[in-house]
Amino acid sequence: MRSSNYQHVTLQDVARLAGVSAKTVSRVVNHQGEISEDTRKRVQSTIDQLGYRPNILARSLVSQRTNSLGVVTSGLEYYGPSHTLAGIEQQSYDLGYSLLFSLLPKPDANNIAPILDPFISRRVDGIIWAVPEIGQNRAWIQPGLVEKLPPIVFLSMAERPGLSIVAIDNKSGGAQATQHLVDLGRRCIGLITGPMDWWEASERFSGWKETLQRNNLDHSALLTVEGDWSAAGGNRCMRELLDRRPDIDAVFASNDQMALGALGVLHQLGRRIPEDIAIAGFDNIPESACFWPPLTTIQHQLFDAGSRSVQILQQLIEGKQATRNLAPTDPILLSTKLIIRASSVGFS
Amino acid sequence: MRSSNYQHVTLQDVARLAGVSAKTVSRVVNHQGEISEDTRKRVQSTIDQLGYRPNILARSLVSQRTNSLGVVTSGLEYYGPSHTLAGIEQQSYDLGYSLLFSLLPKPDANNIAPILDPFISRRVDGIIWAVPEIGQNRAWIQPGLVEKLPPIVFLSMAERPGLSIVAIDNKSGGAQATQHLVDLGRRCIGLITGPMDWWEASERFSGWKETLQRNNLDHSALLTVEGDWSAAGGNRCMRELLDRRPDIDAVFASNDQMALGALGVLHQLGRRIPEDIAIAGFDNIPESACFWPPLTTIQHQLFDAGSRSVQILQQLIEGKQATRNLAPTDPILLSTKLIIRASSVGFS
DNA sequence: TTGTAGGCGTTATCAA
DNA sequence: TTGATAACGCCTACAA
Repeated sequence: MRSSNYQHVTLQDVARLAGVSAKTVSRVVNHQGEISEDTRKRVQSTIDQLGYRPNILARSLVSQRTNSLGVVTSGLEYYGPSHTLAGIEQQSYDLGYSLLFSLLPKPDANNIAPILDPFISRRVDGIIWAVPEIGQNRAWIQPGLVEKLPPIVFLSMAERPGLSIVAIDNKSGGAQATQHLVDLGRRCIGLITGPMDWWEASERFSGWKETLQRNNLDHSALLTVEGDWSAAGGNRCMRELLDRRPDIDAVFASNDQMALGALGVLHQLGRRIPEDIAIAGFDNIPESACFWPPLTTIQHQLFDAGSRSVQILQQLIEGKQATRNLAPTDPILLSTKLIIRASSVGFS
Repeated sequence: MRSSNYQHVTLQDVARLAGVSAKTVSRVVNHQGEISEDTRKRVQSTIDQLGYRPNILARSLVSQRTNSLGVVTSGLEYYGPSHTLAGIEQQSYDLGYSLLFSLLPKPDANNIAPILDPFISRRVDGIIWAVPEIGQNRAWIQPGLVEKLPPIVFLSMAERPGLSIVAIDNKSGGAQATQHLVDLGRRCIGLITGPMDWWEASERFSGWKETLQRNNLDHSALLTVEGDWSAAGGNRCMRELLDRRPDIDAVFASNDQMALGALGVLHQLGRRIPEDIAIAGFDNIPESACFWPPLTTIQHQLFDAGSRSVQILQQLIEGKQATRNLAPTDPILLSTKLIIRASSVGFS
């Protein structure tokens, strides 16, 4: 039977063994003050010998700084959230922050007390709200409340005065995809949208609609079907569209998964892609390049959204430190990019 | 210009305002000791009024418990890690643990000091090592070292004495998929494997190989091509297999993404699936049901792996608390399940 | 160059 | 039923 004798070594332990005061050890650890090379070496070696690690809790108690950030997110199994998180983590690491997480099982949670309290109790220096905006799940943001919280940055939501926001320009992404289909000569362009109570879905919808309006093309409600982001949903929506408008000659799906589902239906029915129907997606998930046919889609900067949000949060934290005064930064909208593949232009 | 006057309220603040001692407030907060209903109410109301939140750092300093776990993981953008994490988070939440993260940019990191030190400095109660086993990235586990760490549980790695391990039974999953293809009468069954320095890939490979041996079928090296888990890699591997063995009549791909890539090649070459070639994958990602044709695959219990690991970690933590003595638990192997779809049996 | 006293916010112990 | 005191591990301010 193995046994663990995992014990924490304290500053005192080191001091005792090295025959100096605790403060001297502290100086060595933090590289501060003038210390004779002799004692410095002696202390350092007993630190190594004992495997001493400073207790950050105790340090934070004094410094009033934890160097930790709280991240609220949801649906990590999806492409968007996980890639955004990767950016958050990377930037946090570079800036020396540890991350504390709260993963919401349901992104529409509106009772935020149980979410934020653990962060506040753990005295995070700042908070990143990376939950997609859905329905009324921003209703908790009341005037006066945010000021009572640690510095906080919001991701993927509509512009709102007084808040620091980082988001993808979903609307212009939707417009890019749609305009591409228009440019190819398509005249009846359907939309498989995400759930319309998602801000991201409604923005992509707006991009589609406004582009068709601008081009004097049909954009009636008949051409829009609401999916649930899943491939299975895309499957269902594609059938529905074909049912409603047999003359449809292109479809913009609001994410690549739903586009995949649409492709499946078309194969099953023997339609040619893109000769009969052109397809475009959104996200540029790695698999989309290997769909059959490879999928035209919209790439966006999820990783950057994550890292930018940390940078901004740091500014807020530092600013607060300096002046006890903290003004939200201007909203940041990250641009998108059209990736053209065979599902819209065929093989050449 | 909005300004934040975010300040922390302390036990003392509450005590002063309520006209009691700090200890009394502490008693109210922790529901401990006998307190007159009268003062309890008075204290509680000033707590609410001031919005007091206990400082967990200070609490942990005396209790020697942080109720937090450190999670080391990698590749959250992939299906496996993100779903495992979901299970970890859920179970942690249920048991009252907060989560501290370390996301490795490269899963083959072998210098663990910079990874573990922040956890130890933050005094996590336990650690979950959820990085897949790759090459020598377990080399840091030296006898005697683990005993000097907080309680720790490892995910997805080979059995090793003295360690607490939770893993998916990848080998029997690979065997299930392969046997299914054999049962369908296939005689030349290729394998698109993941990178062979991944433990998970080599286990699935073993499942494939042993099944073919048992059935007296060809399992020569010619039938194995090494991919990189990606759809693009699956694409390349499928071409290679067709090149080497034109008579191939089935392929087991070690994950669904590579299976997707394989499907793309077959479509491009006009092969019929499954009449000419049957395909099976591994993971059962949601999209796989919407591949064309829908993909036969292996489902595994990633979420459960995550939640089990937290349960076990808790046992270790409690056990340690009780006896200062901590014995690793028996390894846990989670079973897999065959999901049969059209890519192997066609549409009936 | 080094050490001492005091305090960060909380809880345990012991007394009142 | 309540409160004073001492600790948890560290850092700042001030002395020596």
